[in-house]
Amino acid sequence: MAMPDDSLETSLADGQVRTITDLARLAGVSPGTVSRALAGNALVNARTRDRIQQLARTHGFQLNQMASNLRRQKTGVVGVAIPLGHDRRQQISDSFFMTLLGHLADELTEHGYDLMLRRVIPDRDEDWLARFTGSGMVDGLIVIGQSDQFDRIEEAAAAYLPMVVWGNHQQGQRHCVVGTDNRLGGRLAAQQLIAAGATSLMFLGDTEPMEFAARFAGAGDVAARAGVPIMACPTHLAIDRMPDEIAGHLARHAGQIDGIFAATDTLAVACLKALQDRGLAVPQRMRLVGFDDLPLAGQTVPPLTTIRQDIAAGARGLVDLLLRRLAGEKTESLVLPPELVVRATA
Amino acid sequence: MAMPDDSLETSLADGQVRTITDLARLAGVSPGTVSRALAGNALVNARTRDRIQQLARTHGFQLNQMASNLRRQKTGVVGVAIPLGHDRRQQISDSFFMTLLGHLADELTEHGYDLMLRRVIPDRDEDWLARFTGSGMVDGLIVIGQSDQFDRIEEAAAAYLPMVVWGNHQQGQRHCVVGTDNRLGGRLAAQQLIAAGATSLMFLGDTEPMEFAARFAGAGDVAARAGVPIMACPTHLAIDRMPDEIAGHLARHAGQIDGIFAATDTLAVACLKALQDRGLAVPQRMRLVGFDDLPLAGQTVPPLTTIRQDIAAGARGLVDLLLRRLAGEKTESLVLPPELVVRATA
DNA sequence: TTTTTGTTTGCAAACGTTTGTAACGAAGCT
DNA sequence: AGCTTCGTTACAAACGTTTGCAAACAAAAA
Repeated sequence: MAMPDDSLETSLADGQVRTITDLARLAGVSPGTVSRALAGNALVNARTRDRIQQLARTHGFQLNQMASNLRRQKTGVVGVAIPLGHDRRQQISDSFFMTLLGHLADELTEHGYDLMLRRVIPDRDEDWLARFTGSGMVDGLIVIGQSDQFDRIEEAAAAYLPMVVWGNHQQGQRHCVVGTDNRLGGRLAAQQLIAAGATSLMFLGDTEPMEFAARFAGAGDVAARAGVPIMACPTHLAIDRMPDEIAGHLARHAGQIDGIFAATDTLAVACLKALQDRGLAVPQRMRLVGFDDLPLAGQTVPPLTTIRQDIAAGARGLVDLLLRRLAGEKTESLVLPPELVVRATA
Repeated sequence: MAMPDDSLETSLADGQVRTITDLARLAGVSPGTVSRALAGNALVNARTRDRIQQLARTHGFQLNQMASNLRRQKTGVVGVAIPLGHDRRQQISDSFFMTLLGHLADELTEHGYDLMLRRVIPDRDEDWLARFTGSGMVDGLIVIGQSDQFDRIEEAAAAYLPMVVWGNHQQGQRHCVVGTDNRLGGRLAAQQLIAAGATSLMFLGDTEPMEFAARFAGAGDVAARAGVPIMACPTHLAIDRMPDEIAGHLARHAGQIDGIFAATDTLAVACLKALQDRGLAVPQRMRLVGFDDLPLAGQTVPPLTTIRQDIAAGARGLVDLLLRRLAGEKTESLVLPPELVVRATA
C-alpha cells in the first residue's frame, strides 16, 4: 500500500488548509470522501477515515459552515427575537428577559444549536418577522415577548411552523406560546395581599402589554369577589423614569391604599425603596407583592413576597417545543403554573 | 414596450417566489440583473430596477442570506463568546454581563450587524476559539471576559485579527481589550472606605479572575500605604452559594474588620443583607463599597456606595474597535476610567 | 454609412460543501 | 469462467447568490 505522497504533503503545508479540497489533495482522495470521512460516515473505510481526521486535526482544518449550511439547507442556528414594541428601553435591560436569554443559551447549546440574537423595533421595520424567518439564516425562531405584535405574530405563524413565542396564552390563538399563567399569578398575589390585611389595592405597572393586563385582571377577579377596590397605576419599566413615577403614584394615593401588587420585581424593589423613603412600614402599613422572583427578590430588606415564574422551566419548554416543531410536529402551547413565594412584605 | 407576460406571472404566483431565479423569470430578466437590481446597483436601468424591487415586495421575496454570504465571503454577523472558565454558573446569570450583552446587541444592530451568542466551556472544548473564528459563520468576534483563557486568547489573537475582548489590560499583551481600569477602581474603593473611617478591611470575592485580582491589588496598594490591613475572602458568584459563604465570612471575621470592599455589586447587595441580618449598622459599624454600579445599587436601603463601570461606553468601545479591525486597522486597547459613586454605605 | 461611445443586459464561473449514482476491484457463488 | 455481491472510492450535480466580462443595442459623432 502506498503511503500518502510526502512531497505533495509538505509542498502544501505552508499554504493554509482551508477547504475540503485542500485536505483531499493532501490525503490523496476526492473531496467527497473527505466530506464523508469528517462526518464519520460509515461508507468510507475506517483506516482512511482516521487518516483524514488526523490530517484535519494536525492542520487545524475548519469546515466552512456557510457552504455546508447552503448545501444542507439548514444552519444549526436558532433565532431569538426581542421585539421592542411598547416601551423601547424596557426590555433590553429588564433582568427577567436577560435571565431567560441566559437559560435559552444554555438549553440551545445543550442541543447543538447556536443562538442568533436580534432586537427588533417593529415600528421602524414592518416585516421584521418575515425578514428573520425568510433569511435562511436560522432554522427556527424564538420570540421573547409578544409586546404589541400579537397580530403580526399570529399571521406569521400560519405560514411558518418552527416558531415558539414567550408570552401570554389566549383562547384560540394560532401561534405556539410558552408562558406563565399570568392571570392565576395575579389572583395569587391579590389573595396574599388581602390575607395579609390589605383592604384597598394598587396595581403598579403598565396594563398595556398582554402579560401585565392578565396579571391585573387576575388580581381584579379576586379583589372584586372580596369587595376590595383596586386601581391601576401605569409605570414605565425604564430605570430612569421608574423611581419618579412611583414616587408620584405614592404621593397621590398612599393614604387611600394599604396593599400594592407590582407587575414586576424590578418595580416592586423600586417601590419598596420609595415606601421606605416615605417612612411607610412594610408590611405593617403597606403590603407589597412582586412578580418574577428574580434573584434580587430575596436580597431586599425586608425580603420580597412575590409570584415566582420558573424561568429555567420556561426556557426548557421553549426549546423543547421548538425542536419538536423543527421535527415537523404540530405542538400545543405550554402554560406554566406560577407559585406564590411568601417572604416578608406581605 | 412589452409588459411582463401576465400569464407567466400568474402561472408562478401560486408557487412561492423563493429564489432570485424565480423572480428573474417573473420579471423577464436574468438572475444577475435581479441581483443587481435588489442591491440598488446603478448599472441596471432605473425603471427595471424599480419594477423588480416592486415585484420582490409584492411577492414577499427574501434573499437567501446563506448563499449570499457564501458568495461574498462575509456574513454580517459578529460572534459573542462567553467563556465559562473558572466558575461555570457564574457569568450567565451575572447581571453585569447580561447588561453588557444588551448594550452590545444595541450597538451592533445600530451598525447593521447581527449577533451570534455562544457560551463556551473551555475545559470541555479545547479549541473553542478556533471553531468560532474558523467556522465562516462570523465576520468577527467579541469575547466577554477573559476568564482563565488569557493564554489561549493571546495565541489566537496572533492569527485572527477581528477580535476584541472585554477584560483586564496587561502590560504588553497582544490581544485588543476593552475594560475598566480595575486597579484604579480598587484604589478608589479602598480610599473611600478608609476616608469613611475604616481601619481594617475585607475584600469580598474570588481573587482568581484577572479583573478581581486587579481590584484587590488596587485596594491593597492604598491599604498598604495607609497602614491598614486587608484580607481576601473568596466567594462564589453563584446565587445559591453566595449568601451562605458571606454569612460564614462575617461570622468568622466581623469582629476584626470595619470595612468591606465587595468585588461586585451583586456581592455587595448580598453582603448588605447579611450585615443587616447580623444587626451591624451600615455605615456606622461597617462600611461597604461595591463595584459595577448596577441599577439595583441605587435601590438598596441604604443605597450602595460603589465603583461605576460605564457599561454602555464599554459596549460602544468594543463594537467601535471591532469595526475598525474589520476594516483592517490594527487598533490599540481601550482602558476606561472607573468612577466612585458615593451613596450611603461608605 | 461607419465608427465611437455609453448604457443596459445576459452569460457563466465562482463560493465550499454534500450526496446520489456510477465505477472499480476483490471476493463469493454456481 | 461467468455471475452476483459487497466494500470502497470518484464523479458531478446541486444549494442560491454575486460579479467580471462580453454582448447587444441605441444614440451620438464622424
